[in-house]
Amino acid sequence: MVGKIVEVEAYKGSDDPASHAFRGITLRNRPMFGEPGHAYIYFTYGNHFCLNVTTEQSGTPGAVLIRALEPVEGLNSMRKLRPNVSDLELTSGPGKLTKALGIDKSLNEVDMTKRGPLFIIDSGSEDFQMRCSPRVGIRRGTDRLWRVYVSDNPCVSRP
DNA sequence: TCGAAGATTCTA
DNA sequence: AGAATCTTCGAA
Repeated sequence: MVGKIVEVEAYKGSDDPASHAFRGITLRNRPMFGEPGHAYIYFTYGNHFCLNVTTEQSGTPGAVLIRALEPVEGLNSMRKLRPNVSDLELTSGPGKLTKALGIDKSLNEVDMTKRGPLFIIDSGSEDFQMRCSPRVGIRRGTDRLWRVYVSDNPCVSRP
């Protein structure tokens, strides 16, 4: 299955009250302190997984939450995992895309810079416009415009 | 050891 | 608007 990333949010460490890493390293957020380019996957609200990619050098917490994808390939597999929704809504949210791609904690900490069960590649030059906004679903740190999404893409969450 | 909150989604 | 649903964290 393949999807184009169309919406992300940035999370940092001790200076970011919305981040899991705000209060230091714990069992759950340990991947955020590890090597860059690896997956940080956590379970929330008793229902959903969320997928992040670590960004900072080892020892410095930082990650990017993948909030939405545009389905590109393997649509049939995604439809099986998420029945009763339109194609546009298959991956239009952080919990939705993990379900549509079958992502769970077994993929935690995999290296997403190398080909493997889960990885990210550069699709080359694409023509699109980016926008920023406050992050979604948090109570603190809402003053930071660290949600970045592709303008006019119907697959971004909460239009 | 226990209680509260949560980087959400679906249904009424 | 509200429930579902369970893990994680921090305080007691």
